[in-house]
Amino acid sequence: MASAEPKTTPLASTRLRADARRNREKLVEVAAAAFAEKGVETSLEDIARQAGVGIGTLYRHFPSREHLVEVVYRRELEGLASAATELARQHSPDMALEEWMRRFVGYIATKRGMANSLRILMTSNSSLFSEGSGLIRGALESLLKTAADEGCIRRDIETTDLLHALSSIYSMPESPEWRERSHRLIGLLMDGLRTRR
Amino acid sequence: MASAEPKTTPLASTRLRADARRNREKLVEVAAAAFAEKGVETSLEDIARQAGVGIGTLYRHFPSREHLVEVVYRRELEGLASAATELARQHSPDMALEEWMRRFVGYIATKRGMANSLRILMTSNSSLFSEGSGLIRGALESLLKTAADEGCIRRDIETTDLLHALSSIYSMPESPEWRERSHRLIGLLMDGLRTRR
DNA sequence: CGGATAATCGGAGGCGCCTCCGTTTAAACT
DNA sequence: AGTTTAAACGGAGGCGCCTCCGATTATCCG
Repeated sequence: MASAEPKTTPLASTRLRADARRNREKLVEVAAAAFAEKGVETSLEDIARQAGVGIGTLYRHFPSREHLVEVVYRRELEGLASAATELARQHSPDMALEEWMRRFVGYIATKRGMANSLRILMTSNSSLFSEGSGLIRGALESLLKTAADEGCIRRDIETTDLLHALSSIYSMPESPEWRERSHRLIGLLMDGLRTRR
Repeated sequence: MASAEPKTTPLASTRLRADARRNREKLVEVAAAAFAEKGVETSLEDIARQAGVGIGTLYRHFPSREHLVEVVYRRELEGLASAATELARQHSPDMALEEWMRRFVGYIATKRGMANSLRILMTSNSSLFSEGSGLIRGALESLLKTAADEGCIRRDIETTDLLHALSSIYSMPESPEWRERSHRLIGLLMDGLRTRR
């Protein structure tokens, strides 16, 4: 059973041929843009065309629309998570936290009103941000910790609770003032978080 | 605003041309069979063909797949409801109740594993059987009342509770013994319901 | 019973989905 | 560099979705 692995395997996922990897990446990139602009129901053939590959190639890499959606979604989520460390480097801890929450909300906003594919994904795969060691949870936790260590914010805040408060935005009714509201919510949360002085 | 209704309107829905009505009915009939056999994702063009009408006709009557599914679903539900009075006429009250529950379970069984269309329908439109004066609730209630009046079963049972107990079958894991299990559940419920003597 | 007319039909057409398989090409080996 | 081979490509093809509009026909009215 222990078949000899090909030698020098830096990463299992690197076992793609160079052209295959290029195509895959291009597809994800194009798909991200297309989904953002036209929603997840947009034509996959269009995406393939824009990426300069055949439709067959798209389907080989992503056997179903949902697969592609998930990859795009996950990629954006990873971007959001890594933005945390970036922001922490450039801003004061509380500002970093606030800005990051803003982005989080912005991210969720683009996912609102998306059709089945995503709704299913977000509930079935919610581990990605609400559970255990999820990426998003981790990012938020580290921002909170830093800010607390510096004395900018209270120490008695559960990451999970804050995350829930933010997630509630997802179920806010669609409306023109949506953005405004969500920013107010963040302001409110920040006020509550900051240490009195 | 008060436009003159055309005279002699027995029922608003009878305002269809004769051929239109025939086609509509045939479509529903064929669709019911097709959905039962191949699931709700079956080809609508096939359904139209089997009903002997053009695809255009199908779409005129049912603007989307979901519409058609809903009509079929509702029709079956109505059949189930009316079966209650029928059974009550032919059997002793407790037997009628038991047999009806069996059918209810059988009905739900065919809806298991059906795709989105229906899942959405059942949650969004759950009024059809779990709420207020729903058809199904009504049917069950009348069966219960008759049986209780005749002294076959206890009197202190809430229709809603029994309905919930039955509905729980919907979330039972898929398995070969499914039918067996559900029948055992019904037996159990009936035993609990019957008056001791 | 025609004739008028508005409701209804039906299928062609354009598009997207997804599969299948002959062709191309990166990469491993000599 | 040349050969081999398995990975990857890509688009034709078959099917289903849904729309649109000219042809059909039930129904109304004189």
